[in-house]
Parts: sequence; C-alpha cells; structure tokens
Amino acid sequence: MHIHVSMNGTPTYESDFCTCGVLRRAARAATALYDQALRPTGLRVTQFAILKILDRCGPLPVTRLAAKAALERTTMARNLDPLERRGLVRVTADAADARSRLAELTEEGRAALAGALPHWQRAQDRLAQRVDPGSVQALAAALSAE
Amino acid sequence: MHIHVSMNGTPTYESDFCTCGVLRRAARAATALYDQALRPTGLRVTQFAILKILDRCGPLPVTRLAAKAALERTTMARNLDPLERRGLVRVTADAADARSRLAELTEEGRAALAGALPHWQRAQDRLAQRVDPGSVQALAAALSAE
DNA sequence: CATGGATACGTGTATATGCACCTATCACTG
DNA sequence: CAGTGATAGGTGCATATACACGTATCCATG
Repeated sequence: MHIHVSMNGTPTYESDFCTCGVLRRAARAATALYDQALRPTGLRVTQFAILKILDRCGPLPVTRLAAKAALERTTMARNLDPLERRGLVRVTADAADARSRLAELTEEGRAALAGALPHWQRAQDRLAQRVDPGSVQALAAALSAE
Repeated sequence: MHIHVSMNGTPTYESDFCTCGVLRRAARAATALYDQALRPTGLRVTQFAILKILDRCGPLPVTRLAAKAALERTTMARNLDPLERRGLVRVTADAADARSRLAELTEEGRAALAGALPHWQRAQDRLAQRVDPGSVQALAAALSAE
C-alpha cells in the first residue's frame, strides 16, 4: 500500500499514486468480474447497464439516455450500435421532434435482460462481498456532483 | 440517491443499481477531471500513469509493465504505441532474452513527465477535495486481491 | 414569417480495453 | 541434444470512450 508516516504520526498515502489510475484500475477489475459472470449471456456489463436503463425508463432520446448513464452523448450513440445489430434495442424517429431519435428495448432485448439478471446478480453479490456498494455509490456521487 | 428504507429501518441502496456501472461512472468522471488538467501537456492520465511507472522502475519488459499497471498485456502493448510514436518511450530488444522487449523512458519522456507533474498534482488535489484517496486505494486493493 | 440561438444528432479520428489465437524463445528433462 | 511445457510477444477483432466539427431541426422574437 506504500503508506508513509509523516513527522506528526499521521499516515499519508504515497503521493506517487495517481488516485485516478487507482480508480480506473478498480473499475477494470469490477468490469472483468461482471463480464465474466455475464459471458454466457453474450452481454457486457456496459450493454447490460444500457438495457437496464431502457427497461426502467422506457423509450428515451439518445441524449437523455446518455445523461442517465453519465456517458458522453456520442459514446452512448456508438454503444447502442452492437445492441441494435443484435436486435436488442430499436432506435426510431421521434414523431414529436424530427431531431430526436428514440431508443427502446425490443422484445428480444427484454428477454436478454431477463436472462442476464441472475448472472448479473451473482456478480453484484460477489462484488458486495469485497466492497461496500454504498461507499461506491457515495464515491460516484461525490465525483458526479456538478 | 434512490435510497430505500426497508421494514426494519435499515437504509438499503436501490438494488437496481449496478455497482460496477457506478464504479465505471466514477472512473469516467475522474478521468475527465485529470484529462482536462493534463490537456496543456498533450498527455492523458493513462499515458501519464505509464510514464510514471517507467520513471519509478526503469526499463521493464512489456508484460511486467502491464502487471504493474494491472492492465491486460496486449492493452499495455497498444497503449505504448502513441507514446512511442511521440518519442516519449522507447521499446528495445532485451539482450538477455530474445522473447522480451524492454520499454523505457526517453529523455523527452522524462521531460514530458516532469512538465506534466504540476498539472497532474492539481487534478490530484482537486479530486482529493471530493473523495478520500485512501478509501479509493482501499477499494482498489479489495478488488485486486488475488 | 424570417432569423438566430439552442438543441439533437452523426461522423472522423484517436485512444483504451480485453479476448482468441498464433509464433518465437527459453528452460528443463529424459 | 531432442522434445516439451512455460513464457514473452504480436495480430485480428470487437467494444468503449470522448473530442472536434458539421448538419438538421426547433423555438422564440422581432
């Protein structure tokens, strides 16, 4: 852990460590754990997350979907591609606004999500054994604040 | 925060939330913060991290470098490409083992790292105002354990 | 109704990430 | 020393991520 102890006895963390790098590493480790659990379903955790949002919220314009996932708009647009190609998501024109395109779950998408849920839950449980989900949420909240 | 309160009064976090997704989101937010701070240097936080390791450890075979960064071997190999193209890192044959290729910092790389340090430190400080670096380290440690 | 700012989106480019599969080299062992 | 398992790398492929820049549409206002 490279913990140093300063003059006054307060332990300080090695300033060498890039906190961002450490956080990215944690995210990679968690991603690997989930992706392995989801492997039988052919979904990745990123894709699962998108399906989950669409399931909870119903059809959404791409930009709003991106906002819900805290993803860059164009990133979300591209992340929809593989899902659309596999027929899990459908993107259609918005009748009310010609600029907007609505993303929505197909029946196959709903089925894929349902099938993936148990696998996801297993990963979720295994992660919870290692870290407190609440503290992860708090972390993300502190970072996302405006 | 979507906090629910169960029968017995214990607050439980919305099980709907994918802890992995939340963690990935936090990593994206931190990355954006660092990348913006590093922008004047033309480095990204991922690249900075690699330079930092090479600076601390000296020349390393790609596989060992990847292990230090907790990155997949082939990912590290590819992440070296832009650094090599810009002349910040040099990859040479290992005289002692024809299979191995050593990655090392060039003079330009050392200079780039030195120039980036203040910007990185600013991001590091700004992040520390929002979250406890120690808790992030603990999180990563819990996730990386075996 | 013309127009200008705001909004929704797409594309090009570059990096980041990891899996599957392949080759080359090394070190050990019979 | 031949053979074999372990080790170091490389490539193809697919997805994930975001910035810069451009286009289409909407809406408020003059």
